[in-house]
Amino acid sequence: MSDLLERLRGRGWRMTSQRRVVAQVLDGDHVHLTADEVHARAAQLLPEISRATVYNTLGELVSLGEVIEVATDGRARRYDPNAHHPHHHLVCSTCGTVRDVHPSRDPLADLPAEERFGFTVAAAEVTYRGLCPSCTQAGA
Amino acid sequence: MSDLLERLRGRGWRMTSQRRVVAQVLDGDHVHLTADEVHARAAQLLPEISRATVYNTLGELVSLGEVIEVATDGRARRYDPNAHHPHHHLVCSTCGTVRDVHPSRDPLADLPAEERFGFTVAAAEVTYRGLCPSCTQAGA
DNA sequence: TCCTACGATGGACACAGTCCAAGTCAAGAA
DNA sequence: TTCTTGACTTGGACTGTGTCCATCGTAGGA
Repeated sequence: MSDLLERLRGRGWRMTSQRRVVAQVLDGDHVHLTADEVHARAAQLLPEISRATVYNTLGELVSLGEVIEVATDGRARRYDPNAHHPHHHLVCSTCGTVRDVHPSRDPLADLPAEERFGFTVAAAEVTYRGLCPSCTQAGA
Repeated sequence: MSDLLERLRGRGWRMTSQRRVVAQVLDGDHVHLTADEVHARAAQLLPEISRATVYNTLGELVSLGEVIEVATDGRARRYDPNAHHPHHHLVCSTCGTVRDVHPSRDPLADLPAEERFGFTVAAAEVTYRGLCPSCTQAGA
């Protein structure tokens, strides 16, 4: 994730302790935190950090293409730092756990021209829904 | 849409003027209204209808499987009455317009077992993103 | 027609996110 | 090293979306 900090510095980002902490919290695979979760974890490292700063920083990371915003449920958006490896999401309908997954085919290729209604189609996001192992067991 | 009312009556729904109006508002293809939009349109037909009733009714229609809830942007959820014909969504990144689309392939088949992490996968939703014809033109 | 349980109401509340004026500080200049 | 300045942070107010609840109203069966 320090490469992220390097890239950001290279893009002229002013490096502040707040931004460092947010980047640090977003480190790792299968990380899909809400803004408030990011704020809570960041506050453990830097207690005075404000909610507004977390929102600002996440928004900037998204518009720089370093983090992906995921809307899995119409509640809080989640932030996925794994932006440089194309992938989709598998969501547990019960507990909301999210995993990154890699289908064998790009769904973009499967939308025929006559189903595009004149749109310039740029991307396809797939959300797979089901039950995670623990919720499957709990429900059985 | 009167088949909808019939089906609901058959399921023991008490038929009220409020529920009739909500069902009426949701009639048609390519309808993807937010709860507040449904409330606004319903209020034109039945001015006293309350927001709570619209939310309740939409929630019931969703849990009966008559309407699909769509989270395209992490803002307001949208309600899609076209629940009996499997389809996906094409969303304009600029104006938020939503169209129903039918890809030539089911993405569920393209998620290999080793990418399922023990989940019981039940469904796949695809959101295609791009620019609608008018926004493409406006941006050109 | 009467009853009553189910549904509607509206206001309070909770949560997610945005905005803004004022204060702070990173990093380049001297 | 200190100075300077504009970018960044802060906290609180505000908006939009959705939920909850006590109370009132009414659909539809007896």
